[in-house]
Amino acid sequence: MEREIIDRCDTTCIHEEAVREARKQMLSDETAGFLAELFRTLGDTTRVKLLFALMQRELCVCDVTAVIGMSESAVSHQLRILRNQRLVRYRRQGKILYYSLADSHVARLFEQGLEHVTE
Amino acid sequence: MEREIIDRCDTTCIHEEAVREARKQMLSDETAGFLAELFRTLGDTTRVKLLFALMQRELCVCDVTAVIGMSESAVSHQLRILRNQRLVRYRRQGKILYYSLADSHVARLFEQGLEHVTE
DNA sequence: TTAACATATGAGCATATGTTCAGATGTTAT
DNA sequence: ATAACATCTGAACATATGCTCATATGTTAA
Repeated sequence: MEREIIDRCDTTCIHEEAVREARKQMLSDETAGFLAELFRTLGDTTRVKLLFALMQRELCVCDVTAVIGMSESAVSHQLRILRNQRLVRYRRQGKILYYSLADSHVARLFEQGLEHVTE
Repeated sequence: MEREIIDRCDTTCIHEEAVREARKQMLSDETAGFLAELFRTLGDTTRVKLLFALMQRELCVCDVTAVIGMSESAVSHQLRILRNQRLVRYRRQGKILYYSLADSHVARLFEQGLEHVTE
């Protein structure tokens, strides 16, 4: 087990204790993957704008295309991605779908992100 | 100006008022871009693990390769990306570089992200 | 049921991204 | 100065991603 750690390091393992600790506390592949997937979803200018618009009010797809100035198809594709990540939800009223944020996490993530970016 | 908004919508603009408001409050292209870039940087399993390891303690590059089980070259490339985004910093001690988190934003972003992912 | 509208979806294409490989750079010890 | 080590970097390649275009789906009104 410790050998395994050392074997992985092809040169010299400088701080075995730190490495052992870090490995013990490390996120599972699955969790790290989900987290990365979430951030990757937020990592696109179109989706950032889209989410930001929805942060203030609900909008139908047509509205969104007007707000962010993209084709309806592009917006629809992006909305699907956001839906899959459970970042947005929608309600239907007739043939119109109204999208809104699914929870408050996005707002908090944006806050933190903006703090980092603008400092 | 209002015409511009309406022109962009090739079908029917359903909620002109909402669209106008949303456009007024919208992030600038630049800010949205920076924000997206930040999240994109967090949107990779390797980098998530790397940052998570550094969240608890500083590590040298060799340690990191051992912790996350990737080649030294891959780790080095990723560290550069994180450096460029000012997410990590390093101090040199002899030939060894010790990396650590640049600020506390990552930790908060991870918190929020994990909450979303695990709920 | 048919036409019109709002939205969704699949395929295709161009670009972006992550890893590997080979070699470069910078630091310390000899 | 030279060798050894820790880390970095550029090029190359395979995969992932975002947009567009054409078409499909679902809803309402006629």
